[in-house]
Amino acid sequence: MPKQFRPRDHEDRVRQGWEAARAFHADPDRVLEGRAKPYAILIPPPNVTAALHLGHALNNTLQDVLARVHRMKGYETLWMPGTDHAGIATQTVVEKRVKALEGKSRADFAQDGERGRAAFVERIQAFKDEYEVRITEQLKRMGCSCDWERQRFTMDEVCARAVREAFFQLFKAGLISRGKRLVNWDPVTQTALADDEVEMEEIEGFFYSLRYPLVHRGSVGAGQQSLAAGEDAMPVTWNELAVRGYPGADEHPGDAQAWVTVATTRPETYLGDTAVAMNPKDPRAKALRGLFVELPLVGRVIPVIEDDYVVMPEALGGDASDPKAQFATGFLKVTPGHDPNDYEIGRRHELPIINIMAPDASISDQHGWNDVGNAHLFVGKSREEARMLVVREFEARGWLERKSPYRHSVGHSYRSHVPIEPYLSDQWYVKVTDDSLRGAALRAMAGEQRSGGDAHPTGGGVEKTEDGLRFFPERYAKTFETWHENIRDWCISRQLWWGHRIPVWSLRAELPPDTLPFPDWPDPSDVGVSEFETEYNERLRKFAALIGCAGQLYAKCEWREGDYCIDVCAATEEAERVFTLYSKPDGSTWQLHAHLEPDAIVALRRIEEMTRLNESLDPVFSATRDPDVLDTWFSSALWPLSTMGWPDADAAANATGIADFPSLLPAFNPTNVLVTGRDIITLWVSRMVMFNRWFTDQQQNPAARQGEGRLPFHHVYINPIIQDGHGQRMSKSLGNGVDPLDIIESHGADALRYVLCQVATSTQDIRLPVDLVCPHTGKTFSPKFIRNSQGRLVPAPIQECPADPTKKMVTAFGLASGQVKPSPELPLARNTSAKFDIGRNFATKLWNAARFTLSMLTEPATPVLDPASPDLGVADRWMLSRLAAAIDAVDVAVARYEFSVYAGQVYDLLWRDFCDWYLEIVKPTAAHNPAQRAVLRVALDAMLRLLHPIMPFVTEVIYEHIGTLPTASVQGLSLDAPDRAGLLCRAGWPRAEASLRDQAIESTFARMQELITAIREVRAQHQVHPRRPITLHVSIELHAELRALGVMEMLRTLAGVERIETVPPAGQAAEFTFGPQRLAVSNLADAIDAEAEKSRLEKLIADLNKSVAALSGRLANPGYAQRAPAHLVQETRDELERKKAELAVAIEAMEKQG
RNA sequence: GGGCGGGUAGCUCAGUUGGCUAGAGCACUCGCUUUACACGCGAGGGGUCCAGGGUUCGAGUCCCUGCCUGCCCA
Repeated sequence: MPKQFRPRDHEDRVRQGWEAARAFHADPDRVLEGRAKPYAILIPPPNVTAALHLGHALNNTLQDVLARVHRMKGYETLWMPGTDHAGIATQTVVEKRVKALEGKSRADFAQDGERGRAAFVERIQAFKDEYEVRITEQLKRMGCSCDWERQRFTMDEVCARAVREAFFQLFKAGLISRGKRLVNWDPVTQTALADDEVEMEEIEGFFYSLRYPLVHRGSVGAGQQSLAAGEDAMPVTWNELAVRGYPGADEHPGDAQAWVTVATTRPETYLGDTAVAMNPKDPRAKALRGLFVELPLVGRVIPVIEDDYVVMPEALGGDASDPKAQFATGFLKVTPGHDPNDYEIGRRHELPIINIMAPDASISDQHGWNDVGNAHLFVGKSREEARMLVVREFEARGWLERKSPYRHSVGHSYRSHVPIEPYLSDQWYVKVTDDSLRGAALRAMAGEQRSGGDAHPTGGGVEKTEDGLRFFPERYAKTFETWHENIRDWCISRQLWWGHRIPVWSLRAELPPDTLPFPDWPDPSDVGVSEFETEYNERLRKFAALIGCAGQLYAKCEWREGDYCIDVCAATEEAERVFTLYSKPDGSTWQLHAHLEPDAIVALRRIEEMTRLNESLDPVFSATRDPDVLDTWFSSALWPLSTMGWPDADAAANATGIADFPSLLPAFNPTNVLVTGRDIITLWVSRMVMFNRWFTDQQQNPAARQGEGRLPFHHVYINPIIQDGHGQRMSKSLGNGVDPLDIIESHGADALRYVLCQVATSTQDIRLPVDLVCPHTGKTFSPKFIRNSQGRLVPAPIQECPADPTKKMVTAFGLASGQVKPSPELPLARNTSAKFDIGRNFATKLWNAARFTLSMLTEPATPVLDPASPDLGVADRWMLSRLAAAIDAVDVAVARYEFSVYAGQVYDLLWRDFCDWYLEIVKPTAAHNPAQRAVLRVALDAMLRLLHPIMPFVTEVIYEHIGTLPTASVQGLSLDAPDRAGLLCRAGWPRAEASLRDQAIESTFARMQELITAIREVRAQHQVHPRRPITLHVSIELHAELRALGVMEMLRTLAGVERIETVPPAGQAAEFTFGPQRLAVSNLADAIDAEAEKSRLEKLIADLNKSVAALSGRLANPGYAQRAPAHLVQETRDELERKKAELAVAIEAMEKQG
């Protein structure tokens, strides 16, 4: 073995060995044939948007540890790898890139219609290919034992089929539908976002109080819903209000026009106001009933309405405990088009909805606002500009009553970070509030992790609670539960190009007023629609069967806002081809051009009968496809199913050449555990649970209620979040991230992995102080920190070399903030963390320990060793016992997902027990003791196995050397040989029988450790040279005991005790106690250092005095002796006696010193 | 505003159902080129366990209040 372990010399070769042996390839058929138990993990697919960061390294290291442990335990282990297309994120990144490289924006591509879209998607595809390779490479370099042959991508053919089928089934079940609703609109990326893609941020804004003049409505406009232009509206005066009994009206000039004051943080939305609301209990309500206000400049006359939602001011009887009551004026401007609450009020009062903005959130009269009046000056302005202008105009007219600073939280896009605009648009929704989704997810939880107050009771014992979904650490179960209790319908359409396109083709036409599709139908009510739909689908069904797409087409029909709509969903690409049956070659008439069997043509005509009622309608199958794509999480939600070939594993097998695809789902779903971050509980975990259960409910049990199918995984382990040394999230903009590849380069993959496991405790997030590598010296140092504009602690942009202050460097923050650019004089300093040294040191320690152990194993060892053999000494028995204890502790830690405990156990076993004690003890004896060599042999072997899941590379390399030795075994310790290519990663997990544990030996050995430490302490106090042999003076009894235990050699080796005598020292000596025994060491040096001895004794006496006082104090407490458990009281008494004896010895020794 | 964490040595963290004088690594001090390892070995110093109150024979641990801090949700 080389003297030094250099990771880079081995890592590639080891990895190639694993791959050549297909060591990580899982065989589902072994599971189905009952030859092995399954263990499966699905990778949370990393986004193809960027390279992996340290958080990914942690997440994947922990998964790999689990996978490797279980593989060694004999489970058929599948770790399924893959990547996620990450719609909005990837598209945004590529848009920026294309803009920079080609100078073209997405709008430029959009001008070429579908072709431009395809060209743009091609560029994203290329980007994806590049990053997918990069991510895969990173995972491999970390040592991830994924089944690489099965790698998937959320948009590949296999996954796409799952998305199609899932959408189709939900669509058919009525759980996916289209609706015009207020969505969270991101005006920069110009797409809708789901609720959980919106981040609330506190901002410093203003509360503006605006006055709206009161009027009587004029003659124009009959119904309350229509809005009148302002010309003939008549002002309402304060006098009139006084007459109507308006409280306080007489405080205003009587013949002046009266007003009401509304308060808002967004004055510009007044352009879209369609009412002013007040609480019906407001004492002013009666006087204002039937009156209107006229919106300044716009001139729109809108009603004053009454709604319970409006908060009354505290002065007028509002709820004093509601903080809003202190700000409230009692009047609420209602803008249904741009505020979710106002939207609800609008629905209750059937108010018109006016959209005053373009998709980029600039004020626009082109998107549903057509009574601009004198408000032209705002058109074309951004939200922010318009806000300033509106305030200025109100102020100029005296309509601005007040402007006060106001801190409030505003939703921001998680992607573009601009404020979300509530925006009215057509979107697709999944009705996750349905009991078969939300309710089923809640019922899936393990019983004891659920809280009380059960609104979704478990039904019919479909699932036993002990099989339920379980969270580690368990506190996260609550996050999952409350999320589902408060869930709202899930908006799944995104106005993007990168993603799974919604498989719906639509026909839309305006019906002439008062016409009905079938004259004999009473009304275009729901009944009528559903009858139409049933008939339509019946005809569609026949047609689909005739063209070989049975069951793959389904239509939803509805009348909306006077439009006549048919949405047809195609479950497969084959079925999708029907939408190209027609062409319009001359631009006027649709023609059927495709070849169809006569029966199919007849069936097609039957469908057309129902869609050609109106001449403006195109033939049904020339309908236009929905332009939107699905939310990325929709395909992620299917990951447990899609990666295993659902819904058509044979097709997946054909497409990929992976013949055993059909066995995957039956063998590995549900998987064992999902390892992910806590922010993903809502975004992903929830949706996987809902979908996996919903889509497997029939396979689970034909009698199961809807949505009560299988879980996607039994356990969810939430890994901690890595933060920098100041508790801040690592991010590119703060320049405080550490690149895992840098650490692999500088410390090795094993070191990276070890440290990530070691810091993964279950209680806290991980603080990893970030250091810099000086590019001039290569040394690591802690940088100087400054606060950035947001008050975050970041490394100063420029740092000095600690060794030479004239040399400077640029930090990642300096680069990211654009303040400095690296140059030859100012090189970029890489981020690192001194924490990773722990892992590197540990790997080195293992390497050296193994090298040394192997050097002692050149002679054969006892082939089959009985641990009770008389050839074994105390230390040997002790080592075996410690090993067995560590195996148990590691097994428990792994089962509890306590990675830090696991790392700590193997650290102590190798470093403290094996290296510090055992190796030192056997150094002089192993050469002529074959039994001891057997212990060395199995201990090293077992430790390599225990360490392998955390540090796979270094252990695999060492194992190659162990493999050349003749085998040795110890009874009670199972170390099964590798089942493939002699690889450690395929070797058996160590199993120790309880008989290997020996409590008596462990406590005896602990006593010897104490004795040795006591002697070493005296030596150190007296500055005795480490190699100077000394003499130990003990009682006859202790001497006999030491001899019986056979530890004389150990004392020589570890404490430098050359002679042991039973007579007191003749000359100068240092006395000390060992339990109740009085011992001394002599021959320390030519002369004893009296001062050193004195100060040692002083400290000892002080310590002992403290102990005696504490112990006797406890015993003096009357309650203690009476109430504490008897054995504890006895222990205290014994302890006190010991301490008193030691004290006496120390005092006597002190007196001798004079 | 609601929920969940955290506050223990200079730093990063352990501390199981309350029970020996509260532990580890790094950093620090002293000694050691001891034939595996200086990325090492041996020894040592360093802690009002955030504050206040309570329960208890006994509280870092349980309860209450407050302060600081992080995350999630509204």
